[in-house]
Amino acid sequence: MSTEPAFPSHSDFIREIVAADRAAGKHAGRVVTRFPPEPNGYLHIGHAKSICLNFGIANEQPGGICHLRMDDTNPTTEDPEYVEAIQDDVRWLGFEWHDKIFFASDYFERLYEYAVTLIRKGLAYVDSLSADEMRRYRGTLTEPGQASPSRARSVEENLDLFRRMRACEFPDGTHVLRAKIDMASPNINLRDPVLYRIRHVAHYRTGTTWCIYPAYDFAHPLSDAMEGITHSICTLEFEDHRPLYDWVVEKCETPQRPQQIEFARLNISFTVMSKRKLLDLVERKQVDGWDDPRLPTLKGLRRRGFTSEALRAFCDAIGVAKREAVVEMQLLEHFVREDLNKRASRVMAVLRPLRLVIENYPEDEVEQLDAVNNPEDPSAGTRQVPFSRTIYIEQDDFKEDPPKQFFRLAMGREVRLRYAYIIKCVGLEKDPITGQVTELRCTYDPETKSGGPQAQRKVKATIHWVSAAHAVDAEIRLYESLLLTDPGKIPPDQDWIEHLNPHSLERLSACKVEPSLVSVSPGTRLQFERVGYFCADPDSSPGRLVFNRTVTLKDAWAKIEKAQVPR
RNA sequence: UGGGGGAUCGUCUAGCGGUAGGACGCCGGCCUUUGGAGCCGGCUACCUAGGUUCGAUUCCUAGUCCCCCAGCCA
Repeated sequence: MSTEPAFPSHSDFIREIVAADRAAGKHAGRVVTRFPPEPNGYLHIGHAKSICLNFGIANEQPGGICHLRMDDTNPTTEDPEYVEAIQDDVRWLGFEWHDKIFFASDYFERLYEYAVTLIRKGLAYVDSLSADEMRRYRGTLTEPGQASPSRARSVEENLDLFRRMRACEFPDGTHVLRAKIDMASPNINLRDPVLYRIRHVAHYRTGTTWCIYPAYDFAHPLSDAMEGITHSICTLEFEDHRPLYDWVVEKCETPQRPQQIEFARLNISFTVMSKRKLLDLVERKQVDGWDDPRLPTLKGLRRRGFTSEALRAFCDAIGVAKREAVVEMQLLEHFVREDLNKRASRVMAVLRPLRLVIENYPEDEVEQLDAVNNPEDPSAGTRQVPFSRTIYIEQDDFKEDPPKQFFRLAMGREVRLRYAYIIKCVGLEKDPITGQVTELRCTYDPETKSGGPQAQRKVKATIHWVSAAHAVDAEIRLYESLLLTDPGKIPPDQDWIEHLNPHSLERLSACKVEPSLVSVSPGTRLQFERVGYFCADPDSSPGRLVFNRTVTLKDAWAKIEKAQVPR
């Protein structure tokens, strides 16, 4: 599906800069952006914001293009598994990089040459301080740093040492290449930042060709420049690095000078977005893997049933600015509901079944009733749903002692069975030990059949149901927020894992769904009427259906009920 | 206490000297064979104090608060 993403509904400060640059003829009027993930983890919804921004801007500009670049300069954490997953996710989101996929690791040779150039100009030197010593020499936020003894090395010596670093003559940590800028700079990033470090580790793409690897601050601006990136968009924490970014491209005299622009990263309430924390969850087995539907990873959201359209609409709605923000999860949920309301077929499913026998309905009769697939989309057609004497309804739809404003079934009360008849509750059976209601006895009014003479009779509620004899068993997984606390409010001295929501996953294994779902394929998104939106999970097999709840429907009764029982 | 950023409804976000708009949320109502969807109405905001100006959320000054930076991570 190649849905070309729609233009954003609003502009933002970055788009204004881009438009102004274009109008001024800067960069020869070209617009080239890039999305530069490091393949050391899976993409999450925070990345989606960046993807929508970078690809979005490129798509809006005539001739604009957005590169996909793997920022793979650190062999210790990167893996081709992630490269694959990243490409898959960007495509799924609906964006196309055409042939513009790049790898920072492809630039290693050229980056090395740039480093040599810097050394020749006396702007970089090999330092032999240990990491520990280097930290001490760096000074603090309020005190200037001190020059390393290596800072005085001659160009020739630096050239020789750097060549030997490349030749793998030295063990890890013995030398680094540093930019020679200003050890007294109030901006710590300018106190002779490390450009290259020694790592005797095989890189997933370059193998053992290299034992020295360029640092982000060196590789990134040059990669941008070499690719002809015009606008290098990144998050706020790199603001301090901008002078260094500019220094690198200036001193390396690249033919093209990209402009770095920073924006605030996305945060969402009650979930985590940092790679470290996501990895933590996966490794500590708090979740089922990177595609656990509780995770805000693109893989997780997809498995949960989110559509890429909903995600894009969300990214458009949250805007782009420089102020730190935490977006409420409800906004995300709003956009999935909005999208799924239009496209998801309605079906009936009972999550917590309660047996109901219609006493005056013939024992062996089965009727096929017409049901609308999607009231929002007439072209979705209708289907038939079997009805019989014994059905299951939702436990929540009956109350022995109905509170005020409870419109559903109770002793002596009537409700409509969706697409079927109006029934009246005339009796019930209980478990003698627990006192739990185990079965409802009802009567039905044959005149009230959907489309029948008394079909228009008003009752206070319509409930969903599934014929007991025809129902298909299913497991349904309900999800709630991953965290009980907003991540920003967790005291740093506490293990944030302690704040995980113990009810983030609830598995219901005795669910009953209508027979039309018997061979539903994984990934199918449905609305279970009156309950929520669900997505068939890949764990489903012909004999065992599994559904994930994407999001609940808005539930007016739940709100009333909550207000009635103030705790 | 160095440097870099940021402060507008509960939450995001617009506003670019002319008197605060949108979305989510929330609260009412209508409608409804999903207490869904839809429709209608309402709610709440310019960090503070001075100044400039006929007029300041926008400009100036002084504060306050929040975030980021002392990886050979990105």
